[in-house]
Order: sequence, then C-alpha cells, then structure tokens
Amino acid sequence: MADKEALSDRQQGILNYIWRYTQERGRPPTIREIGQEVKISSTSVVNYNLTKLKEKGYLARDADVSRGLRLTDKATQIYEAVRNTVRGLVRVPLLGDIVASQPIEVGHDTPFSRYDEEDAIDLSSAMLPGKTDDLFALRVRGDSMIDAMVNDGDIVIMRRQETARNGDMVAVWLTPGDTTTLKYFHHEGDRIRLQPANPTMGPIYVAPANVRIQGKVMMVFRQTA
Amino acid sequence: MADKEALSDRQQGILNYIWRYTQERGRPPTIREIGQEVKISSTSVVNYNLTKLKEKGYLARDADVSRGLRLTDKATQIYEAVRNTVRGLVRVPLLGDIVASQPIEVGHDTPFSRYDEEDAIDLSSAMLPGKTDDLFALRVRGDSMIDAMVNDGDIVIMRRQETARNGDMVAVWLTPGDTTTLKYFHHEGDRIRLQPANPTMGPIYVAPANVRIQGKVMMVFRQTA
DNA sequence: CTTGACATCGAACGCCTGTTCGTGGTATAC
DNA sequence: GTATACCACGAACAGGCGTTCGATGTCAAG
Repeated sequence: MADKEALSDRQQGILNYIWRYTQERGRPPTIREIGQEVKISSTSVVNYNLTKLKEKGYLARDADVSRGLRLTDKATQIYEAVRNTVRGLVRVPLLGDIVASQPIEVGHDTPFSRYDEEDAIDLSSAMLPGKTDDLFALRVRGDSMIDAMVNDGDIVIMRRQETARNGDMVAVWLTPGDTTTLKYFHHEGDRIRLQPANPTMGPIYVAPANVRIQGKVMMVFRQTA
Repeated sequence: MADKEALSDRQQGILNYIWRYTQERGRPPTIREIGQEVKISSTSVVNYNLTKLKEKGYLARDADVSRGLRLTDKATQIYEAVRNTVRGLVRVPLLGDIVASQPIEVGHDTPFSRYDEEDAIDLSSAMLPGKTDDLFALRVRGDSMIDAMVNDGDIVIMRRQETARNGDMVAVWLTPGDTTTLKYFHHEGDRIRLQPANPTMGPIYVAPANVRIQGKVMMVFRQTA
C-alpha cells in the first residue's frame, strides 16, 4: 500500500489487458480499446493512467504513434514466468548426483528459490508431458547404472514421486543392498519385478517392503562433446 | 522458382522488415513505414504486396485496423530459428532413423527447407557447443546399439562430419559387415580402435579403409514417458 | 497487335487514434 | 475554510493510417 509503485485496480487492469491483447494479437491496443475494456469512457483518463504506469516503470510509450505502448522488462518479467510454462522452455534444476550407494536426497524447494540454483537445464516443454514444476535433474556418477543404459556423466530428468505404475522407469532405493538404481517397475502379485532397460539383462525380484521409489525417470540424456 | 509461394525480393524485404520491426518495437509497422523501408512511394503498392503475402500464407491481416499485421506461424518459424540460435533454443531436424544395417543417408537441405520438416527437436543451445546449423537428429531403431549405451527409441544428436579426432564418439559405417554403429574413435597407428561406451564391453579393431565416419555424436537422449 | 495477368504509382477519402484543454469530484494537510 | 495532490470526464483537434480508384508500364500468351 505504501509502495511507491503500487498499482490501482484500474492500472492493474490496464496492464493486464495490454499484456493479453499483445499476446493474442501481436500488437498493442489503442487507448480507446483499453478504455472500453476497463470501463473508462474518456480517452484522456486512459492516457492519464498510462502516464502513471510509465512513471511507475511498467510501460514505455512512443509519442504520437498509434499503439505506441510497450511493457517494460520489469513488467514483462512478471508475465513471462507464466508464459514460459505455457509454451517454451522449462528450467529444470540440476540438484546433484546419483550415487548408487545412497538414496537420492532432494529437499522441496519453493518455486522461487529453485531459480537461484546455478546449475539448471533448459528443456523445451514440448518434450515433457504434464506438469513441469516437480521435475529435477541428476547427474549419474560411476558406471553402476549400466543395466539402465545409463552411464557416468549422463543426466537424468526425474519427476518427484513415491509411487509408480507398471511400466514406469523409476529410480528405486533398495534397502537390502543400500543401492539406488534405475529400472522399469512392475508390480506382480506380492513382489516387484525390476526390469533393466538393457534387453540383454534379466530382471530382479524384490519384496515391496524393500523398495522405496524416489522418482520417475522422464528423460535421460548424454552429452558426448 | 516455380514455387507458388515464392517471394519476390520486395516481398521478402517486407516480411523481414515486419519481423524486425515487431521484434524491436513490440508492434507491427504501418503501411507507410513499410513503404519507406523498401523504397515504395505508394501505400497502395505496399498494400498490394501485403495482400500477396497474405495469399501466400505468410501474413495475417486485420482489416481497418492500424498496424493490423501479424506473421503467421509459418512465417514465424522461419525467423524463430534464427532468433533461437542467438539466445535460447536450437531447432534440430529429426531426419530419420538409424538402421544398423544401412549407412546414414542425409542430404544437405537448404536453410529454408529444413524448417518445413514436421519433426524437429528443440534444444537449449547452451547444451551444444559450437555451430548448431550442421546438427541433425536420428532416432535409433532396434537394439543393435547397446554397445554404445543406446537403445531402441533413443534420439541421437549428431554433427555432420567425415573425420574424427581421437576420443570422439562417432557414427561409423563398417564396410565389411555393412553395419552402422556408434563408438568412441581412436586412431592407433595403422588401425582404428572402436571403443564401446559400455565399459563392460571390449573394443574392436578395424582397418581405416573399412571405416566411413558419418558424423560425430553430440548428444544422446531418451524419453521414458 | 491484342489481351489479360501482374506490378507499380499517386492522390484523395475518411475513419482511427493520440493529444490537449477546461471542468469537477474527493481526499488529506494546514 | 483553503490549498494541493490525485483521479476522472467529455469534447475537440490534428495528424496517423488503411482503403480505394484511376492510370501506367511490362511481359508472355494468343
């Protein structure tokens, strides 16, 4: 409220409209179009509020030019976050390494703090079905994942979850041997079959109590150069 | 030349200008601004060419509206590729499958025709060092690449080249057996050592005359969901 | 040569659109 | 009360801007 750059409802509405209109039509609205949207009959009032928005740093204006409006970077950033989720890049945080002899330790981060991470991987969201905000990436260390066709240095994109459906490739923590592996998950009666991705290797069978699912593998990739 | 949707120099210039102007200013140009840019004194000529561009599917127009221009998706894709190279995504064309019993056949495409491809993969350019315009992607079919830790359905990002340095992972065409495989390349004296990525498997040795390098593997990735 | 499709020009018309100006209502401060 | 921001209104002006129309030039087909 005491914020020097706080926006009135009207100004907020105007800013939202400019953003939506520009997204949908590829050009900014006219003053009269804005007025119609936010129920202002007078163009001068719209102009007045646009000037305010400019003073507050949300808007850039080109004088004497039709549709001479542009959101500043400051304003754009507020909207961009949403836009990227809808269509574009997803930033997946690279949270650490998979070590075969330890469970995967990843804390829940707030949506904001995630982007403070130095290491992250940008993926096209088209590659990743479903929600993208519970994804994380891990780098594989050692060659203990060969049964999953994954090797040292590979990066695994995972979705945080503790249950799995048959056929999912999951990261599982096997309590008996204290090891983490990537396997295809199949619940068969009173036991769980873990099938390697490598078709030349056979499955292993474990009791449900000895399996803790860490996440579902969405993607694996490897950079060789 | 006989292409029904070929563009004259003027039309190409107009389209470029609309793209640049829109990028820089956040709004489309007016007819008169276009005319000034491409040296057309008459607004009607600009209008005439805009209509042509619309007919050819590059432009959408809103009648009786100032700056009522918009590039269609078709046109946008052409420019997006460039833009993404500068900052962000790279569109890598997915040209086909790797079949172990055939050499990789990929023709050189013009920069234009590449983007007509339906299948393409968007990658963050930060992942890929060096030039990105000679990259292509192939989908692996069958499980004949297990020695390279690559399996059916995986996608391989490659750089088109016919030579390799020691340590590069390359796609090689072995003439004796008429097979294509992915291996680490090592030139050792008068023979070539091809080392599988899978550390549990041993190398094979071949004479240089029997090896034809198809490209360098830049990245391998796998979607499991 | 004639025809017709295509490309270009200049000018005029008229709505579109930003700007300006005079006016007035509502608070808070003195 | 009065002063002073702040917010809002409507009208009028002027230049911005898309549209239309008649006229001209080119070039290949008939």
